[in-house]
Amino acid sequence: MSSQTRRVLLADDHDVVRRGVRTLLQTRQNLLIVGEADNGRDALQEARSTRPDIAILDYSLPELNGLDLTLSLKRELPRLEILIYTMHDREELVLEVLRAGARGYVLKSDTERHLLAAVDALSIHRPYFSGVISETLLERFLGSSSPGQATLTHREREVVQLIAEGRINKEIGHILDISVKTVETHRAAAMHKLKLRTTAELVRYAVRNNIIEA
Amino acid sequence: MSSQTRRVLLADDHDVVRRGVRTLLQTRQNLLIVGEADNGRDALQEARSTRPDIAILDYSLPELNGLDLTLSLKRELPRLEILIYTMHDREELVLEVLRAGARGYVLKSDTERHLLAAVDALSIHRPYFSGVISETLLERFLGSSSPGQATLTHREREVVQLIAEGRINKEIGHILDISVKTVETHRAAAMHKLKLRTTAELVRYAVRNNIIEA
DNA sequence: CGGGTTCTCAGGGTTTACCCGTATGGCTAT
DNA sequence: ATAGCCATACGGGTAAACCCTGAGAACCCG
Repeated sequence: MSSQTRRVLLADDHDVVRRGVRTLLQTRQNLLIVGEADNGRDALQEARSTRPDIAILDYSLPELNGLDLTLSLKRELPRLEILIYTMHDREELVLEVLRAGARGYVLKSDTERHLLAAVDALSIHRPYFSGVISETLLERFLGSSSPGQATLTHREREVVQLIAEGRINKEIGHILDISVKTVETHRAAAMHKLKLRTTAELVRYAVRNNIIEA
Repeated sequence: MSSQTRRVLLADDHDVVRRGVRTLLQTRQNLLIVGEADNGRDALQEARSTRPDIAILDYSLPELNGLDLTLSLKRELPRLEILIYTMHDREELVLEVLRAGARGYVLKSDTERHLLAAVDALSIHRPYFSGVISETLLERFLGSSSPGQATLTHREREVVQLIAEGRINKEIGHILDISVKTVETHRAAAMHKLKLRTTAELVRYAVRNNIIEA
């Protein structure tokens, strides 16, 4: 067993959950939390500066959700091991994040033991899935490849999420550091792909597809 | 300020959340956790045997949810102060638990400060609601007893629904046979009452409050 | 009857969204 | 390599939404 210290990044928008995970991980000498964030975008920044070995990510993160965050992290830091820690046990969610590059999936309703076990597994670059996640799921993931319906690009999904979270284009441009015009492009592209006409329909799409919660 | 020790019961089905709350409350000398439970039925049993002053309850508890648990607890232990600690900010949920006898409501997305402040408030038998819970809500609860959630007028609700369904103002005016200006008036009035800024937020409100489905 | 509320509409200015076109860099299939 | 596709990024002009103010008509209620 490698006793080398593992650097952990923790992203969850609930203060108390972060506190819980933090104190739990502190019971292990070989784990060090090097960064925390309460939203997806800050988490990405933290990852860039702290270079963690393992990232524990909530799925429902503001500004940049766990899925898109996983994609971004994997692109920039391919060696980073990502553990999704969420209350959602919907299968398509699991498949999505696995495809995005996550290697662990633990439910918040699981015992603390599972979270520690998952971190241990990722420490030695092994995947981990808590009991509720069926093993057949992994097989299905390795087998099938159908992504489903119209797929938005990374940028489009980001913009859609921010819109659905109640941001106006100007704010989105500021957050993403692009011009309002570019935001409009992505917004229009997404709506065209999804055959939507109004902002309201876009928000409902985002809710239905778990890009945000209602 | 009463510095008497308060006995706290903690019920949440997520181990890590309990850990977080536990360590948070441990920072206060006058708070003592006398019981924990990961489901509603155990929580009721714990309350019977430990006689806490304050109960911190998750809403989504297995076996006996936060609402029914609140009802049972209040019936058996009328002096017990109940704090609902949940991630759900749906308005009708708040009203339900308030009617059931809870005197505090804090969201997990709020800062830890809110949780401590709520416990402090309940310690001296004062109600507490975290910021996201609109102030109008309490007024509405204390004032009227209408179970219908909104102070929105008929017309405003109609307009909100049509907006959420994806109609633009011009279409709404045509459907309701009123001018676009009138539609704007109702829309603005509703958004002002609900303290919403964008169409997206309005749609999410409509979904949360079952005015439409996502 | 006076007072409150709701529903209706308008003017006029500001802001935002929408539609059209354009451009660059990266990837890929021939 | 080169032509093509596509994600990304902007600009200009027009339509729509937003903001603020005011105001008349219908209604209920004490």
